[in-house]
Amino acid sequence: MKAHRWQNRMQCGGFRRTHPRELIMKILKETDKHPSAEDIYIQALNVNPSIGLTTVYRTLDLFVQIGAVQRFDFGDGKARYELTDNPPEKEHHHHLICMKCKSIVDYTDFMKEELELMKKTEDALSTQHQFKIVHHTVHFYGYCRKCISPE
Amino acid sequence: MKAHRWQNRMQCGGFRRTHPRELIMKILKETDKHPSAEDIYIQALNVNPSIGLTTVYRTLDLFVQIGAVQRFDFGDGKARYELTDNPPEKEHHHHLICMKCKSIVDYTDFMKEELELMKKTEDALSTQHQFKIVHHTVHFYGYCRKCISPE
DNA sequence: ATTGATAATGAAAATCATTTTCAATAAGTG
DNA sequence: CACTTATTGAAAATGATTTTCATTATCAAT
Ligand SMILES: [Mn+2]
Ligand SMILES: [Mn+2]
Ligand SMILES: [Zn+2]
Ligand SMILES: [Zn+2]
Repeated sequence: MKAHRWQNRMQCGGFRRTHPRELIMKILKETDKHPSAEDIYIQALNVNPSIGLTTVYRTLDLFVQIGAVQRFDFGDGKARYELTDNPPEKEHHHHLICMKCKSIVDYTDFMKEELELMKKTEDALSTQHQFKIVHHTVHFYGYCRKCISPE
Repeated sequence: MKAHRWQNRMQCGGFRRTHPRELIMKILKETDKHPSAEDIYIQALNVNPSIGLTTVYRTLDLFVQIGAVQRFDFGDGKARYELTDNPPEKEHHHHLICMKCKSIVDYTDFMKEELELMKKTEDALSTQHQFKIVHHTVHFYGYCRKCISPE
């Protein structure tokens, strides 16, 4: 997502540019993690102590709607969010999830082959199952290095 | 999962064979859907009107633990469950999720190629990222035929 | 810059799925 | 049958997310 693309989309949708929205976008831009709504809220409080958790939820919903943000369910009971294409050179990727410490790792190795197959599968599924596919997720669950050999 | 395997596993774990557990397993065996805990609870009520929703949750947790059942988060806010290998010839598979009507479709076409690549990727990730991978999920999100062309 | 229409906000209450608590019950064992 | 203890169900608690509603901020038009 280019630097200002989300602002265009906001405007096109008739949405207003507000301080909470700018702040939440900034927080998302500056992290390489997969924060929950509350994680983001806590960050935001440092800058704007009067921001509401409700606003964080609403803003994230909005960002998801306009395609600026992706929401993930990694299975720990809370939704997690990640800016689409941030930084710009980081494209679509898949995830490794540690079942013990709940850490989440992006990986981009092997993505070329994977995405090729995903694309092929999407096409095939579209015709075989009459499904119009919009996006996909691939999650590998297991144990991270720290959790395999703690010392 | 062979017809009686889960009972062995239960016994080995020192778990008791109870009416609620038998009933919930039966319900899971007889569906080809991906029911939530409450879906299962409602089914169970027809047979045993005194069963508790709490028991359904606990039993599902147990089944997940012994590997008889898989839990999925498809993004609609509630966990969904599916018996492992049911029917026996249905092996590991991936999912199509309709973003409008929330219907979930198993697909097994193309699984050979997919699983081959997944296996390869798992191996590579294990070494590159020092991750011990236990399982994976692949979800395609989109719109089903009904939701594309309603009449 | 001022105004006005209304989109957005924050606090509190509500909702929804899931978990915890605890006293009563039922399963397995001898 | 009698005993031990895992399991159950009801009610209460929890935790994430949503709804409600009165107040505030944004933006386009003056
Ligand atoms: Mn990511
Ligand atoms: Mn399935
Ligand atoms: Zn870990
Ligand atoms: Zn549909």
